[in-house]
Amino acid sequence: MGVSSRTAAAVHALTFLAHRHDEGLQSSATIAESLESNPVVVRRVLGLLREAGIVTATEGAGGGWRLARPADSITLLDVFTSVEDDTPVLPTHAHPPSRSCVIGRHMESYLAEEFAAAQRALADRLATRTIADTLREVRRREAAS
Amino acid sequence: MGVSSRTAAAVHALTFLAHRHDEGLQSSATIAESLESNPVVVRRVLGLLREAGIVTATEGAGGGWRLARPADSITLLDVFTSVEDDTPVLPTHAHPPSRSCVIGRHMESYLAEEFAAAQRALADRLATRTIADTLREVRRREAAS
DNA sequence: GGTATCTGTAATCTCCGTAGTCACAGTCAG
DNA sequence: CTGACTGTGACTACGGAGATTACAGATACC
Repeated sequence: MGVSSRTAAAVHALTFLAHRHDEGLQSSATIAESLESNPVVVRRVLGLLREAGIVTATEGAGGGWRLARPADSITLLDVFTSVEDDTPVLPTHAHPPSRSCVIGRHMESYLAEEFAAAQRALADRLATRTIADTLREVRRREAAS
Repeated sequence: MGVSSRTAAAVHALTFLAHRHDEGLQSSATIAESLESNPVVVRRVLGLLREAGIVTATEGAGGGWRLARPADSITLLDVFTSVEDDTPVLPTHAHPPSRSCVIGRHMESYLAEEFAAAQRALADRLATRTIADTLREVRRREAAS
């Protein structure tokens, strides 16, 4: 239907990894603590980021997760496209309209195109922010409080 | 969670009303036929558009719906904001993160701002298209087929 | 005035995606 | 060998959306 909160969890986890980058591998349990969530849920989200080449996982004792690329090369759009399925943000008809009506014959494809264009505008904005920006802003807010 | 398909149904219904504008009032049953949906569902969506001053309803026998404003003054953004609730298109955390972590303390508000900015970009694009545009494009596609 | 045709709306149902949880196999350090 | 991780499948709980039923209120028309 719409967008899940996986993007938010993924950005959070990646920023956490960037924050602790010098302290070595971070386990899904540690990350889950910051998210107040479940290690399994975290591993599933991070698994999607691993498939996208954004993080790497190390199995076994002492294992965990780390960024696979510099934080300033990971945009919020990268994260979004990695963890969300490719169903449009703005859904068209719940089920196809009548083919025996002029409007019904063309509305679905027209809307799909317009909604896709709107989503591209959203994506362009997400692409202007990186995990490095996010970490910087989080630290700035902490210092200002 | 995300966006419903009400926007698609509403744009469809409004374009239908613009298309049949010279033929007088259209009943929810007629519109539901084009949408292959239910008259009650249609009335609920049109009810939101009525509250927004986009359509007017006439009760009683021979009653029905018509546009309250010229089709070229109704943008897709008008429709979107009328029928969708005001929960963000891009949701933040499913439930608040840990306050005992630097990331957790600031991520939620930061993401809310960034996601809102992205949604404004999407909204700006929707505001560039009207119901009149939509009807014109539907008719063009019909003529071209 | 009676009746048929509409809107308006509450109540209920089903369906489906998401987050959360449990269980357990695989991997690896010490 | 043991303990600490990841990787996944299976299951449950919950909530929102769309569909449906039911019925009250309004109005045109005979």
